[in-house]
Parts: sequence; C-alpha cells; structure tokens
Amino acid sequence: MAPLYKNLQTIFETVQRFVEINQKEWEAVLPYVEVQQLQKHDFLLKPGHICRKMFFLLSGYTRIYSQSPTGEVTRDINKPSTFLTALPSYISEKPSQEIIQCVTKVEVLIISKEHLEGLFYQFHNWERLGRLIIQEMYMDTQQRLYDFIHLTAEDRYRKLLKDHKDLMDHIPLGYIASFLGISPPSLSRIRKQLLNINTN
Amino acid sequence: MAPLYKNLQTIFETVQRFVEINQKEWEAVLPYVEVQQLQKHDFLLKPGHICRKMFFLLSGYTRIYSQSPTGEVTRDINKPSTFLTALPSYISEKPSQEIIQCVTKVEVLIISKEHLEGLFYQFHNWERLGRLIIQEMYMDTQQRLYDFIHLTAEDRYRKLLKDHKDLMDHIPLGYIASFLGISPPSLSRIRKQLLNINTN
DNA sequence: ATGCTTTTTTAACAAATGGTAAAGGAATTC
DNA sequence: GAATTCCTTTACCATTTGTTAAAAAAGCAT
Repeated sequence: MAPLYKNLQTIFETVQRFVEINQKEWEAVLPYVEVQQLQKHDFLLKPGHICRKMFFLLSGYTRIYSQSPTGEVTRDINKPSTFLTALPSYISEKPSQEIIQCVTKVEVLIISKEHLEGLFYQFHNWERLGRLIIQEMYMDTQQRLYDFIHLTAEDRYRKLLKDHKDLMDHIPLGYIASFLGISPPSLSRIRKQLLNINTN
Repeated sequence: MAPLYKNLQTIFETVQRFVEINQKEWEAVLPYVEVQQLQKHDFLLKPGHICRKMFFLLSGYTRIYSQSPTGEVTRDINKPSTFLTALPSYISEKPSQEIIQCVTKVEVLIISKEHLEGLFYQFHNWERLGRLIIQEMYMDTQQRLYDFIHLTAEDRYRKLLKDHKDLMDHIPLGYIASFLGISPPSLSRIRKQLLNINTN
C-alpha cells in the first residue's frame, strides 16, 4: 500500500463519520493534499505568520498556544485524527496570535486555504462536511467552557484523565496545566493528592 | 411595513454579513419561519425536552443554562441578532441538559430542525451560511476559553463591561457571575473594587 | 556513561475566590 | 402603596490556587 494512500485511509474514515463522500468528490481533493513529517518542537504555524492552511493530524500531538505578558497560554491540545488550524488568522488573513507547535514527532496532511475554499465552493458535500466538523468542534468547546465554569481544577483534571488518558503519556505537565487553566505547581499538587486517595 | 417583513429585515442584515442570499433562496425560507413573543422567564426550551428548533433572537435577552448538583450554571447569554439552539440536543435528538430561558421580554424567529436541515440539503448557499455562522460562534467560544485560562475573574468582568456593557442593564448579576465562572458575592466584591478605583 | 538542560515536585507564603448567612435594596404582585 | 418576594451586598472564615524559589527527577546530547 503506497504511503499516501494509507494516510488518506485515516482521513477517509474520519470523514465518513459525518458524510458520504463519493469517488468524484474524493478525486477532487487528491491533487491538493500534501503529507508532511515534522519533529518535536517544529512549528506548523509560526508566530506572526498568516495561516493559510488546514491540517489533519495523522499521528503525534500538537498544541495551539499564544504568548501573553505572563507567559505561554496553551489553549488547545490536538491528538491524531483531528482537523486543526488557527481559525482567526485563517478567516481574517491577518498575522496569527496563535502558534501551532508539534509536541511530539508529527505527521500531518495539509491542504491550502485556497484549495479548501475551492472545494467548499465547488462541492456542496464538502461544504457540508466543513459545517459538520466545525459544529462538533463547537460542541466540544462549549463543553469545555461549561467545565471551566462549574468544575474545580481537580475535577477538570480528573475528567481529562478519564477521557484523554493518552495525553499524559505524550504531553508535558506544563502544557496540560495551562490547558486546564492552572499553574504547574497546582497541577502537581492535585496529582499528588489523587495519588494518595487511590493508594489508601 | 408588515411586522413579519420588518422582522425578516433584521435577520436579512445579519445573514448578508456572511453570504449573499438571492431572491429564490429567501423565498424558500419564508413559509417556515414563525415569529413568537415571549415574556420574561418563559422557556424557549424546557428541561428534558428535545430541541428541534433553531432560534433567531429579534429582541430581548435569553440565557442557556443547566442544572448541576450545586445549582444553575449559566453557560451562555444571548443578545439580539444572534442565532441560538441547544446544539447537543438538536444534533443528537436526545433530551436536552440545557435549558433556554428568556431573561427579558423576547421576540424570536423560529424554524424547525426539519425545515432548516431541508434548506441545508436543498441549497448549497444556506449550508454555507450555516457553516460560516457556526464558525464565528466557535471563534467566540475559543476566545472565551482563552480568557478563562489566562485572565483573572476581575479581568474577565472588565472585558465583559467593555465589550457588552448592555448586558448590565438587562441581566441579573447572578447570571452574569455564573457566566463569568464566579459566585455572586465574588462578582459583587469585584464590582465594588472597580467602583473605588474609578472614583479615586 | 556523564554532564547539561529541561521538567516536575516541593515548600512556604500571599492572594483570590468560595460558601454561608444575614442585612439591605429593588422589583413585583396584589 | 404595602407586602412579599427576589436580588444584591456585606462580612466572616475556609479553601483553593498563585507565586516564587529551590530541590529532585527526568530527558537529551555528546
């Protein structure tokens, strides 16, 4: 099996969860999809650059963060089989406040905004896929917001453990802490506390 | 000017910010749009019901909240000219955890899921509108999440004051506190503190 | 392996926020 | 417009989380 074909298999499965894409619609994308390998700490999007790409994470983990006066804020952590981009920059075509960085070795599919928007324009079905995917992303974010409002930091961590245990094996604690909205010492404390509970 | 026409004018202007909808596309919606007047404390969606509607808020304010063991959690506050629904229930067609309630007297446009999905199916352009609107909602939510991560409660309140001062005149402090992720006494303290700073 | 760098944990203290209950103020209803 | 209900403020203390700095641990490179 050729490597590109195998990679397309992954995205194919993800996409079919939302809509049925036919032969012709698939063939329309093929010429525009590029695979890229990156190393830990490489950037998918560097600070100040305009994001004109949509990514699909085949393997590895990335994070989206921005610089604030007090340090870095990790707003999102991405795992395999997810779409990602720095949407505000992608939409506005202005320099991005957000930075996309590989946390591990990474393989991504890349399609340019130009071609993606072309697909959306040309095929109703791709447009629909776009809607359904962002709709799901929206719901995830709403849920996370809800958790920020009414869960304690400890409960948010518990939930992360429960739903995304794999992150613990790949993502430094500092990023996870920021993602949860707390400082690294706080997360370390919480972690220790949970250990004691589980041990006794 | 007939009342329905005037109401459609409002949504027309909102929609045209995203896409150009032609005569035919508009006419396809008209038969399915209903206007409704509601009183303060009325429900657009009651607890446990399945949400099969999309709303467009013409006037007044609503909130989306859910019941938690510790009390109500106001996850969102909506102002005029916004679309709203309880998306998880709308998508899954399961009973909603989320409740949509009028905070003031309200006028809404209502379209059923059945008809809306029909429009999406029939008209590429309506589908696109759906994508663009939810995309914007997604960006708003991401920004709010970002604020939860790296701003203090006081800064979140300041920002709300700066960007949505109108809420202060229409929304009880308790709802705003919950929306900001803090307790009413905390918000009251913060408010007092800001008053002192501005006075001296 | 050894030394260097980065990450994580720990500790001590400071600050922010939560919970509760009571008092004060506003709004609503009859 | 008086009474009632609901909303907001205040005060108290408990708890959580932040900040800083140093120590321990882990990861990386030569």
